[in-house]
Amino acid sequence: MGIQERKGREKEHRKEEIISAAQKIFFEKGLQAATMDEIAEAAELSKGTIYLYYKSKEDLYLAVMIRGMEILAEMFEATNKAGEPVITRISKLGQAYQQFFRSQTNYFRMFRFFENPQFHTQVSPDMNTLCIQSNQRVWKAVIELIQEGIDQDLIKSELSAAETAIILWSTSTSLMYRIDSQYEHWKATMGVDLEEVLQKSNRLLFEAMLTTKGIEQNSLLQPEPIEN
Amino acid sequence: MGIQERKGREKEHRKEEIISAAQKIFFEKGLQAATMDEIAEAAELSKGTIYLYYKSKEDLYLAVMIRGMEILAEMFEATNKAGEPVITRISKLGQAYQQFFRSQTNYFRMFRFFENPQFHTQVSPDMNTLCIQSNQRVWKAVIELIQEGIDQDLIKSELSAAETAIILWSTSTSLMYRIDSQYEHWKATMGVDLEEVLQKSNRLLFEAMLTTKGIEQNSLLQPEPIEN
DNA sequence: GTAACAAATGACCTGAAGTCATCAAATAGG
DNA sequence: CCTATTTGATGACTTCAGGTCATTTGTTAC
Repeated sequence: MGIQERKGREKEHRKEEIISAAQKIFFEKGLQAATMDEIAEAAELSKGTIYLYYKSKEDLYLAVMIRGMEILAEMFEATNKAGEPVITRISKLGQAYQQFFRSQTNYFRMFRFFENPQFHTQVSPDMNTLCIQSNQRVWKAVIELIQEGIDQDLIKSELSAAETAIILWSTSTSLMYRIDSQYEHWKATMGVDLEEVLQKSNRLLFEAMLTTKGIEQNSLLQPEPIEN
Repeated sequence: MGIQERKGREKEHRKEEIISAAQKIFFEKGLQAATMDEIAEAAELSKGTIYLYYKSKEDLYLAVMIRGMEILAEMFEATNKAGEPVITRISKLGQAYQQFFRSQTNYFRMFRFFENPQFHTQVSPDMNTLCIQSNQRVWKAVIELIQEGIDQDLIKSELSAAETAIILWSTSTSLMYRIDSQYEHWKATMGVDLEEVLQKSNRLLFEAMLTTKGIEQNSLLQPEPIEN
């Protein structure tokens, strides 16, 4: 029954079109200010049709966010495939995350909502599962790489790979959020350049987590520090 | 004119009563799910009266959040007044923040909204100013203490006091958010105990930031590590 | 005792999320 | 090819919550 398959494809295609329209509006206005009527208009569909494909505004928001997570996952997986030394790949992963933050800021901002427990109560279980899967794909790339580093005695083993990953991720992410929303405020009131803080914090944590061997290899492979 | 003063006091008192009612509802339901009608009922006032005292739901939310910030600021300032060695006070400040997180979780959760740029667009400039002031009181306590540490050669001076404070704060805060919202998830899917991660991350960062002299004093003053 | 002012009220307005009876199009069957 | 049935799309409508304002109630001043 080729018709069933075609219909399935068309349905997927329609869903993607709706996501694209929603993305445009959400990027422009954010979750709150965006309206389903606007999204429907951007998708050139009626509001009722949107609700045929997505259960709620929040579900649709997450569908857009998942796109962002997939992009990030692909960036991370790409750095892992490059066949370079572990220490270089770790460093490049960090750079990739920063690059994501800068080139895909709109997606990056959406991640914040996924971390808000209040938000999750408004989302369908199905969409939640999809998000978690997508999220795990990102974490998997990070944790596996760090595990390699531990196995090769480049990263200290006092913390597990997952623990190390969480600390690195959390620190970077929260500083990026801050850069995104408060850069000017910190510059003006405290004279602090949050961009520098991010670089310094990365270096500090990186060095605190590397073994002697790791530090050695790092300095060999990266005579020019990243931050300049 | 004693009447003017009494009226002023009564107005302030009324405002506090409204905040208390709002707090109850916001704590129970969160920003989104709480309604102004509920808050009005809890305050035993009509909805119109609430709007006489606060411009919007978001303003009222921030008014409650400021209470939380004042509590935290007082906790921080109290540790600074104790007349103990700097290194002890730094350690106690970290403990105070964790204690705030655990005993005032509802307030802690509200802080998240203050960091959301989307949220700020819905808030009156006046309330925003109040928040920033309150927020700065907290930062002031942290930064001044770290500056003392730098001056006494206990904390490395490669980072400024403000920079050090931001890194410590951001890392702790983001891990606490994660504990609050995803503790079970990490335990179940990765076998990671986020509580331990927080302790380990604090120790790691602390040690990365202390000078040799600082580490020495720390081990002298705190033979029993905090985390056990 | 009453005029002027301030505080409080709740019916009302507005806008947006979400629904559903109705309509249109595609498919299947004769 | 034409009709019956199922699937997809629609937008007027319902509901609900934030915010407003004409009116009422209470307080102060003279």
